[in-house]
Amino acid sequence: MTEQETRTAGYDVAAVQEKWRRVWDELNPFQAADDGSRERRYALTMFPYPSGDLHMGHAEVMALHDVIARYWWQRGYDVLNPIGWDSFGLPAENAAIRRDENPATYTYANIETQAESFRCYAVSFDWSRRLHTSDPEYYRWTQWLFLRFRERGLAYRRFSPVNWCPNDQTVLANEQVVQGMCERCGAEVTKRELSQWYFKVTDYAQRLLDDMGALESTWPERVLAMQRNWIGRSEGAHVDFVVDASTGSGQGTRKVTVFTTRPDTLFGATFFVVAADARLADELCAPEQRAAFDAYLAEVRKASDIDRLSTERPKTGVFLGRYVTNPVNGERIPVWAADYVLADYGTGAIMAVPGQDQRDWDFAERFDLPIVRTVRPPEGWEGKAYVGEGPAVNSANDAVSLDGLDVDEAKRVIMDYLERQGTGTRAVNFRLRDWLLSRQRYWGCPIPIVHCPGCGEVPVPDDQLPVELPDLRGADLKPKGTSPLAAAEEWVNVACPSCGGPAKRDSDTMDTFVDSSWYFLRYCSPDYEDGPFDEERVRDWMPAEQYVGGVEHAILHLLYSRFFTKVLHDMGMVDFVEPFTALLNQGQVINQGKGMSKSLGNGVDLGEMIDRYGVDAIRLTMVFAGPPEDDIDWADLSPGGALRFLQRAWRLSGDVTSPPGTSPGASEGAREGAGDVALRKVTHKTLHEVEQLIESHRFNVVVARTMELVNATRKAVDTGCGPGDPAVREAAETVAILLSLVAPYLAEEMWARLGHEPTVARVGWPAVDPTLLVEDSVTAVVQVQGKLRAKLQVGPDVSEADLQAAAMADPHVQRALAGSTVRRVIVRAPKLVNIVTG
RNA sequence: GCGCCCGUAGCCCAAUAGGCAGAGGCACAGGAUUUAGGUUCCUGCCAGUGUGAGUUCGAGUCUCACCGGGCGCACCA
Repeated sequence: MTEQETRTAGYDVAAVQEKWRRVWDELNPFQAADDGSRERRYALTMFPYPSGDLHMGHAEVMALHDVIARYWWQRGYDVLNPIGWDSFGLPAENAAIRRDENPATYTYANIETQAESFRCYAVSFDWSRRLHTSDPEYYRWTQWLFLRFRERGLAYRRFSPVNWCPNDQTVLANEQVVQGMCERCGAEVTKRELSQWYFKVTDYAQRLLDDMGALESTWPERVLAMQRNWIGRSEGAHVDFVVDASTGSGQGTRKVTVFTTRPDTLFGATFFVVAADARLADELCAPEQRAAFDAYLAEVRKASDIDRLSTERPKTGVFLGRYVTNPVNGERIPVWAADYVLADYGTGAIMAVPGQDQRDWDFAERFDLPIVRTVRPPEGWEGKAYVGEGPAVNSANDAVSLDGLDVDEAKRVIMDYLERQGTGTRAVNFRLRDWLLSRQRYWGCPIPIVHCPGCGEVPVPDDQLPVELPDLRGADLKPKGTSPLAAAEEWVNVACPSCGGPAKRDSDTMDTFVDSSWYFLRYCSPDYEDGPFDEERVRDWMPAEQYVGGVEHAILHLLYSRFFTKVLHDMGMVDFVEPFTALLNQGQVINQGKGMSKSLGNGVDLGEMIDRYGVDAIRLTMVFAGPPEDDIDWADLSPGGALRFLQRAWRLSGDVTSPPGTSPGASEGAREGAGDVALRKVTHKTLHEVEQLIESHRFNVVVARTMELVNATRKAVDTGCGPGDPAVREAAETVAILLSLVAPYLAEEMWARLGHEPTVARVGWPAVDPTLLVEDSVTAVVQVQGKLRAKLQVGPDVSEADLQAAAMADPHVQRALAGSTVRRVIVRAPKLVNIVTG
């Protein structure tokens, strides 16, 4: 092959990948030293779920994440970049039922496939720390944490209505119900009454909210907004209403409490509504209304959440035959049950103020209930309920008057009054509910509790952990509405750890989000046997400096992980309260404007793409596509173009004729002041800019700058200083280092052709020579009335006076100024002069 | 309904602290190289920044309204 042919043929992508993988396996360049010799940085990416092989989404997130991790390595940090698998979960279980095997078979086979793909994809993971949440060595500690949470009163069991997915045959957390549907399978979620385990995340609602302040500039605004929304803090009051004794059960007075954000409207509360499906409704129902109530409740139960969520639906309800007394005006107001009031928000009961709330207005209209306005609507108000600002009206009794006060004042006055009277208190309410963690499925972490007829709930002693899953397979795993574990007689029947008598294990497993709420801590000491993690190692590495992953976890995984971290902080196990200092949400990879899906037939196979273009070109395509947080449409991209660019870069490494070590940047053997200055300036400017671009996550621009450097070097070789100039070597070596962040195989190949030993990934970031960043001259723009009239070449440190003088003297400017008087001159040396005429 | 984000060439995207709208790429066209295709090299092509106002010496960038697109929440009292 002649040299000409070599140049045009390009490099053999597959052979290069094969070659360097072996070398890297040998060198193991990305294992964290973890010895304190260098500053530590923790680069974390959301660990994958092992379903099938990697797809385009993985390719994108890993390409982006790896730019950061590899950059940190080059900058000389000790980087922790671990990988593991979130390996419990339903898909493996469903596959096992179909294949008549244990879910572990499918799970661990997929993990091997994905691990192999990650290696091929050349992500700079530290493979020595690999973990799987379904390993007993891991879930032992998930169980241990559960028991510690329980000891602190943060894990408890409660019998109450829960979300039930009829398809997956298990309960779901609120966070897993999206628009009334199961987040996983899309089935309509129904309600069931079950005894289930919960984490008391509500105890941390305020702190989850408050600590977001520290994340303000480093987390995406929308994720913070979503979490705030989800936590849903509202300030208001609890107000007590006394149940009318004349119709009551006779013994003493009973109070019912409501939560309201508008205590100022209390004088307008003309009726009272209890959530139909709340126990309170049942308790308050008078005997003569029992039949009507039961019939109504049956109707409500039939309606799905989807129907209930529709605000268009006419209001329904039933009178309970009971009255309560409005604490401020002594009015007896009727108690209704309705489904527009939610059983699990606030107290499950509201004071209805139709004058100031549209829902209450609709209900009042429907059932002909009285309406009293307590805020005067503006002149010409045509609407119904008025929720805006205005003076209070109709709001006075013998002891207190709100009339004339604005909403905030009225709230303050009425609350002072209620608190004096002992009929109400200021209160904060959250939308956030406790996290339901039980699941009636097999392939999850067993709950380490034994139910004993004598002793009740008994925790499995720490030294008996883990409670391992029994080996069930195939039909034994079929969902039956109770956990498959309940039917595993040998497993479920145990001696009570407390009294030794016959008892049964808790047969539910934990939500897989429990597993993933602490995995990032385990990475710091994955083989630690005296606890979930080595606290010292965690102090060294955590919080994770950069977390990269999809926005789909904005309020699931991320909220739960924040909660876990705060609990561990309170337990004294970690010294920080937020686990992830910065968060980057990559966009989705779509195709032709739509998400890839089997039904649309627009899926793109990652393996095929890699076969065709190679790993480097795919990674480069992902990184170059656009800002990392934007969706990228595969149809808009050109992996072929990426490959062509890589070949251009590669050819540079073959063109360099100077020997290794002669780059002007190299400290030894380099001659001071050698090398084409123009090219050196491009090289150093590129390096300098790239540093800033990576810090601000503008990776697409990093690629663009690298392309410019390649173009400039090409020009220097062909028509400039020639291939032997030291500046050309410096430029080519810089290109290799820049590309080591994105295209590791090609970069390594270039590095070798430039006469160096592997690995380019760890050679270190070149020092930028500040003298090369200074321009000899800059272009100053001269505007007259904002219009461009002249361009001047001036020194970068030209004085304002000199620049102004030069501008005024320019013939083009003179012409533009002819006949007019200069009123003002704005000088922004060295870039601009703007002359304003009168 | 409430809240947030985004509109720059045919397409994807750049443009510190408001200061020459175009860095990079895709596509397309022409030329050179090539037996041809492909490759490679060179050249060209195209917008005045969704619309309208405002602030300013100066606005893609700041403010307001509207149009268009996307996302989140939504009977949460």
